[in-house]
Order: sequence, then structure tokens, then C-alpha cells
Amino acid sequence: MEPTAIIDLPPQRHPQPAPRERILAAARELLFCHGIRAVGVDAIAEAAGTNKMTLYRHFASKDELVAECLRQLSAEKEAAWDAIAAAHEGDPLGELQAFLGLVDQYLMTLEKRGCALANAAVELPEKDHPARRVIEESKTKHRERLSRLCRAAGLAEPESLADEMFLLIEGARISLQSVGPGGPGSRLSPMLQALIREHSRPA
Amino acid sequence: MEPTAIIDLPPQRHPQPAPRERILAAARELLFCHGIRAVGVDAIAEAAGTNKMTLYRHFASKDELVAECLRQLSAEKEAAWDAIAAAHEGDPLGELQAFLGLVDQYLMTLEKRGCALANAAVELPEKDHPARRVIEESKTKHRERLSRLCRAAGLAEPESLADEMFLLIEGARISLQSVGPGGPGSRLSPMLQALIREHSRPA
DNA sequence: AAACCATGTTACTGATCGGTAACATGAGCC
DNA sequence: GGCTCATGTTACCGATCAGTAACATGGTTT
Repeated sequence: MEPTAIIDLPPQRHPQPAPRERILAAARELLFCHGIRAVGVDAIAEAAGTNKMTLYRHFASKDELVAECLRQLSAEKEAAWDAIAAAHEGDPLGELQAFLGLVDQYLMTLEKRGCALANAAVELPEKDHPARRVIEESKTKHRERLSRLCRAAGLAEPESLADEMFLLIEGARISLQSVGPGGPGSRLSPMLQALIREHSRPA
Repeated sequence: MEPTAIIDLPPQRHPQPAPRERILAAARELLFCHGIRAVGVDAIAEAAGTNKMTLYRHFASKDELVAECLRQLSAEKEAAWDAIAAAHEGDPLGELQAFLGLVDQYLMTLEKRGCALANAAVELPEKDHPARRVIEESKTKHRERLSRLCRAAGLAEPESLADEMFLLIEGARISLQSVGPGGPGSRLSPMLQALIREHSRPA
């Protein structure tokens, strides 16, 4: 079959991402979808089109791989928020609305698996697990950012309001997994809007 | 050592509960505390002071044991709610308040592990797992009961209010595991009270 | 050409998993 | 006494787990 066709295929450097990135992508998909403890490293490596040895050359352990997945996820979330902030500079209320819109849209995309960070906290209760730091930091950052934004938007009782929104969002994500998308989570958006309306009353 | 002392010890029937109950108690404790997939049946049997064989004589599989634990838990919750309802007959608002008080007090007792039902939903995403029916039914019942109660108490927009309370409670329980007891969950009670106040406004 | 280095491949370790078979024990009941 | 029945005990099964050793391969660099 055309022996000469082998030569000189154009310098298409990396037709597919490097193994490390493929492993991370596969791990994020599988771990999130089926649960962390339910997925073995072999399955991750295979889904990434590689093998266990290569996986362990890039990650010290499964726990570290899990932590790195969550780190990546947290960073992406942070970046998305930064982009929203940049697009609404000087308009904190608009930024808040844009963020809430993203959350709501994200809620539908999750396919009934809620928040990967929160899920990981459920599956990894050992307080010395490398993923715990990532989870706590990400959620704390999320809360603080929400709080700062409410304050900047001039809303009344910003901390309390931010916490209330935080709980509603977390509740919507977790309840997605028990009562499904038709549950109380489907009313998240109007709830958040009503909250903002109430806290926009005269200073 | 007093060979005659053996005879006729009083009819102290069961100095300890039957194996089945001990297994269920140990399973509930271990599964909830460390996570379902993190605990083996051997550990459960040992913690119950028995062995794996006896466990499998009472439960068809680990999955069925898990389901039975959650069933028991759901039934106890239901019973507690029934007791509250009986103690506040004819006073739906008082019943609601008593229930919210129980939820709040329960939140502190959970030792940062949130709700066992919701946690199980995270760990067992397979939709044919015997535990899923229990989880969905329990949460749905919870939501409906809350909704009926809000309506009976004459609060405005009862369904929407009930869903909002539901999300706040679920959010508080799940966020306990990521940001800890000092997180937004610590403000759950005043939030719920404020909600009731707002929905108590004139019909 | 030679050396290097990331990757692929195979095979393996020891532990643990859920689940079962076979048999011993022991208390209650007739 | 014998009988039954729940429980305890031990040993095992095959599968899977996380993690590693040893070696082959193939592209890059110098």
C-alpha cells in the first residue's frame, strides 16, 4: 500500500495534545461522571489513549492526579470569572448578573452531576488528602468574590446576600443529583433575581 | 472459679441487639463518616462485632445494605417530622418553625459530613442502583412536605418559598464539607427566618 | 552516528475488593 | 435426648485496585 506515501508528511507537529493533557482531560471526564473512587487509573489511562506507566510518569499518585484535575478546574473557573469581570469593568451589578447567568447556564450543562469540587469533598473526607486544600480554597475564593461583588454593586447587607446566593447555588447543584433537573434547582434563577431586587432597595 | 455460679442467670434476653441491627448501625456510621465506596464489608462486619458471612445472610449485597441504611435513615427522618407535626397540630407555622429548628440543630451534629442521602447521590450516580430510588423518594417527600406546610401556614407563594428553603438547607449541608462550619452555612437560620418574615406579609 | 529522552508494552507485586462454600458451635424447642 | 436454626470461623474465589520494574521503540538533538 503505497510505500512511498510515508515520506515527508507536513510538519503537523502534534496531531493530538501531549499525553499529560490527554490524561488530565480523560481523568476530569471520568472522575466527574462516575465518581472518583469508582474509576481506576487503568480506565483513565486507556481513555486517554495511553497507559498506566505514562500516567505515573506525570503524576505521583492517583490522589495527586485528582488534585491536579480539581486545580485545573478551579483555575478555569477563575479565568472565566476574570473574563466576565473584564467585560463589565466599572459595572459591578452587570458583572454580578453576567456571573449568575453563567452559573445558571452551567447548571444545565452539568448533566445531573452538580459541582465537581463539591462532589470531591463528599468523596474525599480525609482531611490530609491533597485535593482538600484545592476544594476549600476554591470555594472560599468563590464566596469572597461573590461577597466583594455584592458590596461593590452597592447592594444591602452584601455579606449576608452573598452567602445566601452561595447556598442557593450550591443547593441547586447538589439537589440536581437527588431530585433531578425538574427539582427546586430549576427555580434558581428567579430566586437569585428576587434576592437582588430585594437588596437593591434604597440604601 | 465458682462453677455453680453459671446456673440460672436472669432471663436477660438480648444483652446486645441482634446482628442485623448491629450491622445496620455500624454500616450507617462507617458509610456516612468515610464514604460509601471507601468502606469495605469486612470493616462493617467487624465494627458490628460479627463477620462477613452473617452480614451476607441478612443482606443480599453491599448495595442492598447501603439502600437499607438509607431507607432506615429516611424513615427515621419521616418519623421525627411526624412527631413534630403531632406536637403542633393545628399550628402549621409553629410546626414549620419547629422543623427548621430541628434542621438547624441537626446541622451542627453532622460533624461536617452533611446529608447522608445527598452524599450517597454523589457517590452512586448509576441510575439503577437500589439506593437511588430511596434517595429520590426521600428528597422529593421532603420537598413536598415543606411545600404543603408553607401553604398550610398561609405564607405567600408557598411552592417557591419551599423550594428556596430546600435549596438553602441543601446548600448549607453540602457547603459544610467544603468550607466548613464557619462558612455560609452558619447563617442558615437567620436566612430562613427572614424568608418566612418576607412571605408573611399581608395576603 | 550517537546519545538522549519521552513514550509504549508487558508483566508483575501485594493488597483489597465483594461474595461464597463448608463446617463448627451453641442456644432454644419439641 | 434429638432437632432446628442462627451465628461464628476459616478458607477460599476471581476480579480489581494502586503502583513498579524492565525493556523496547522511535523521534530529537548534537
